[in-house]
Amino acid sequence: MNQLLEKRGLRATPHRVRIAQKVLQEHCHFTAEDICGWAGGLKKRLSRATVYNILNEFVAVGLLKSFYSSALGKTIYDSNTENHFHLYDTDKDQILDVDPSLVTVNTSGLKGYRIDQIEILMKGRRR
Amino acid sequence: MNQLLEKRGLRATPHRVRIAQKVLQEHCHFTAEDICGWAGGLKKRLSRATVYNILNEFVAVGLLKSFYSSALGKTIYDSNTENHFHLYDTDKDQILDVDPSLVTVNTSGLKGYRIDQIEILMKGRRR
DNA sequence: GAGTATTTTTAGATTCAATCTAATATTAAA
DNA sequence: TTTAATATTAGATTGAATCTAAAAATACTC
Repeated sequence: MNQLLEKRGLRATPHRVRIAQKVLQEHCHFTAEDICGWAGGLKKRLSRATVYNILNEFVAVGLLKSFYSSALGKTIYDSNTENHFHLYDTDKDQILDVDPSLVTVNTSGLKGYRIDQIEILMKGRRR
Repeated sequence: MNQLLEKRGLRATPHRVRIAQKVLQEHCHFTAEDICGWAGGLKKRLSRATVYNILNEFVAVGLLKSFYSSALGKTIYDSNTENHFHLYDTDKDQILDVDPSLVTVNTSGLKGYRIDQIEILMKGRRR
């Protein structure tokens, strides 16, 4: 975990390591408040500013992605940094990752523009 | 304009008519603050609460759509209520409508889910 | 019409996520 | 050490959006 951080140019401070362990071990979606509210097994709670600082650093160096969820009204951090799309399960009120291989998008009709990025949010539910 | 509102069950009050004229005549993107800041040729300026009330009523009855733009950090109201996608022109810092016929999406790989809605935001620029 | 009920509009307060500030603490470098 | 650079912090601030409770406008009944 320390090398992971340092490889990206971030000093492996206790706070950063702690959050990284919580958040980078497996793919998950979470909010900044989730981390603020999480004691993390330490005596002192992380300050809100620290949480936002660290999460946004992680985003800047590519350890996290973030996006704003209209449904939830806040920024969601996503430890899946691979290219993928999102499916909001309206039944479970939960955001799921969708492998891009399951969805094909063809933008070749869009002449005159160079598309750099495509964000797709689907809404649906189990059938 | 009055019938348009009443057909949707909204009384054609002067404020609603005024905003409808500003906003529903042709396809456009705008924020609530755009409307608040707009005098509208009237003596008294619209209160912020009224603007939000009316815009959200318009959304509720299908006269407008709205979506949150992460790039701009606020809710965008869209008088194009047809199914369409969005292209954020990173050069011009502007959101453009994309006719859905220009983009094909195939979600048939997503087995086990019924997709009710697809939102696509592309980022790009003129080539 | 007058009187009453309902709907709209309002200014200002409030909320809430997120950022900023400026001081303190920690770590690194000389 | 001493000094310089980086992290962390509590609390203030911002800004979009909503809420509140009162005033204004409109519709409805007799």
